[in-house]
Amino acid sequence: MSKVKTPAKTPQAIRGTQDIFGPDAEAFAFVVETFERVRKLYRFRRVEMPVFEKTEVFARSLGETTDVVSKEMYSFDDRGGESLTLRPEFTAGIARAFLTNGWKQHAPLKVATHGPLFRYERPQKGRYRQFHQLDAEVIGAGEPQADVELLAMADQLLHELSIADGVTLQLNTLGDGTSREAWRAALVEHFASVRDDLSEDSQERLEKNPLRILDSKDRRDQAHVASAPKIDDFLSGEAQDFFGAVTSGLDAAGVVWTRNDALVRGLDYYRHTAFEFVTDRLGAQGTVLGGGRYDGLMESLGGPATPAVGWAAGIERLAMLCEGRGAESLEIAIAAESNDRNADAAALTNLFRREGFCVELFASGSPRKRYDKARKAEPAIMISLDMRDGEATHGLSVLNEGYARAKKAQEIFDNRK
RNA sequence: GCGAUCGUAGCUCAGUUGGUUAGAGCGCCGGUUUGUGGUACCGGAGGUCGCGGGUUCAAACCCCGUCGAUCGCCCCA
Repeated sequence: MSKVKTPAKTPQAIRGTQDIFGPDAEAFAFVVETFERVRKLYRFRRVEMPVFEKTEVFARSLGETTDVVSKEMYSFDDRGGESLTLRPEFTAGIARAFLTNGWKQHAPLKVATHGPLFRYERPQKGRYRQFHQLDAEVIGAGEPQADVELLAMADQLLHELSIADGVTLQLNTLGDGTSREAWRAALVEHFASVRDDLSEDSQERLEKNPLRILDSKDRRDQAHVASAPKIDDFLSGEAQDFFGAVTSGLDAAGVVWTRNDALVRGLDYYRHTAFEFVTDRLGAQGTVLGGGRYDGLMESLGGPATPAVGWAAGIERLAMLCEGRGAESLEIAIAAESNDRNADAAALTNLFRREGFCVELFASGSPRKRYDKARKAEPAIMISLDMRDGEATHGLSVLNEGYARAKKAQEIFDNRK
């Protein structure tokens, strides 16, 4: 009919997802590649995990009342009516795999992975609904040396990313199960006695997650936080020894840290060591890597008591600190300044690539502008092929004096048939 | 989930107290210069002003809603 076709609207990307491209994508890849290299130095084995799990995997391990479980999970029923959830974190799924696959035979097991995670949150810079993390876990190791090795790896990663000087390691201990419960009870008592002075948020936290009051940013809470009972007064002898072994191990490894006795973890399964690498360069999303010991987690999934430590790091946040890193510079630009030389230029491009050079071919668009386009790509070496008065001409010029492989490139160019 | 700011070309942004056909720079495409040269000049394509309503003779501009981004809170890596 004469009815004008209704142009199909292009669907929008989902809120909180990102299409990463250009320098951001290069920085992202740089973070992942650096992690892969460092993780091998520490002999952490690579694992690949499903992106979704039965909902109970997360509900049981993270704690039903945590915000992550109660309002931030992407859960849905599959066609069989089973409740599944897009993973909001790595640890629970890895713990499940450890139990269901009998990985106990490999204990102590050091594993590393990375990939997308999903949380239904209000997006912000450095906070997305689909975001990406690096993850490292040591499962079946109850010794403080495991904590030290894991932290040393995190520290080395940040150094190799060249962002360590803007980031500080904050360290705390939550004690063993009984110390933690005693401390928690004392905190509840302390804050309940001044309940009406607390911020609304903290009054709510008093019910749901009293430890979290300690890192409240609200001024009204500060004084009461300062006078709150300290974990150190509730630590058992073993818990003290454990923390002491971790800190002296870090000192011996040359890992710089500061004690923050108000540092707690949001998830219920943590015990003993808790830590965060924090920067002030990312606004409210300052935690760049965080983790701790989760000795209670395996039991919550119905497995045997199994000690474990782990950390996760936000790739986007790390990548933002590595801005401009990771882009490979162009070694050779080849311009075909006449269409008659397109085939020669393509052959030459192939030749150099097979010799392991990073090459870009400029043989499209206006022949007169190809040279300029090639120059703008900022190659170390510029090669131009042209046709003058019926004669094939060619030229190679080294634009970057410091370029190490110039001689080899020249040889290949001179010896081409 | 709460509060605030913002949304104009591929990108960065102008656009007066509402007033003809919405602009610039960069980028892209083409042409001319130059002819071992990242030059200069000319031209071109590209916008339902995020989307939907409302007020008005008239809306990019004012009002409401909605979607999205950013910054805090919350949460967390």
